[in-house]
Amino acid sequence: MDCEGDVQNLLRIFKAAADPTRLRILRMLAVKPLCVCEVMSVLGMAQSTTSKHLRILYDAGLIEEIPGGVWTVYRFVRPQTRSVAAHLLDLIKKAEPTEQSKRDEEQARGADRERICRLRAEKTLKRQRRG
Amino acid sequence: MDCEGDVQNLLRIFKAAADPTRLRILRMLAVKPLCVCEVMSVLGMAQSTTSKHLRILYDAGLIEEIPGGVWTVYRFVRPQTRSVAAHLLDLIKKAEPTEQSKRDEEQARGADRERICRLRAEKTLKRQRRG
DNA sequence: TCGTCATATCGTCATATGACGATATGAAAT
DNA sequence: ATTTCATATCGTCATATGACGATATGACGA
Repeated sequence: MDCEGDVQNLLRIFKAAADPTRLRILRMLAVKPLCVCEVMSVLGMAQSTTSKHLRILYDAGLIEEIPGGVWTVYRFVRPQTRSVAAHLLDLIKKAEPTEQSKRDEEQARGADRERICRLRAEKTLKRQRRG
Repeated sequence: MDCEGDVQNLLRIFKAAADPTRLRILRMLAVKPLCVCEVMSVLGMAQSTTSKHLRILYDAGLIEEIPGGVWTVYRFVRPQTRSVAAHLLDLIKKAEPTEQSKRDEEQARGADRERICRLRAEKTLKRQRRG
């Protein structure tokens, strides 16, 4: 992960940003830092899928992990340096939202990790009783 | 191609930039405007492949066509507005070159469309005599 | 008008990517 | 220690993408 501004890294960053789901995630994180279960909930996708996308964004250096206690929270990298990531995130934040984006952002704002995980735990329980 | 700064367009731009071959092309065009046969020659790829990549970059609004006479020349869009494209091209130009990039840029600098097309015509002739 | 040239598009194929469910990991609580 | 929880990774599958050669297009010259 050396040489933040070289062509290889640029490519990794563009690839990370060039996916509709990951753009959704980045715009959600522009609202506030979120844990995996919150992102998952807003996307309406599987936990494994969500986790993988977050990892790709992380590997590209666009977001960072805060491993605080129970939940792993993800947020935009600090725009400390005038890095490629910082410029890119700036562009993403400034883009006109689609209807999808608007819904995502509202859901992100109101996301409540405790409630999300409680609901999910209940579902899992029911499935286990059946199976 | 409305609303240059919306999320949809951003996605199209990122997708266009998120390919190693297209990054190579963009950096070549940073050296000077080039026609399809010159780009093809530097890439060492088929003409159809080259043309398709240029079209993708064009559709994303990153490069423009100058349909002058025999050869269609492509170049970076004029950075007239502080557009997404302008920012992106700026990042691409500033990135540290790889070995590949360096070779590409040198070849681009010395590209001679007349010679390239003459050589290609000769090859085609030979093949036709054989077939 | 009929080639000839550069470029664009089409059809096909192999690989890359993103979705999922199942399972592994790792930390906190019992 | 064992269970429980959130998250990460694995294996599989369908679709997307990028490569090619063959062919269509469109403009300039003979």
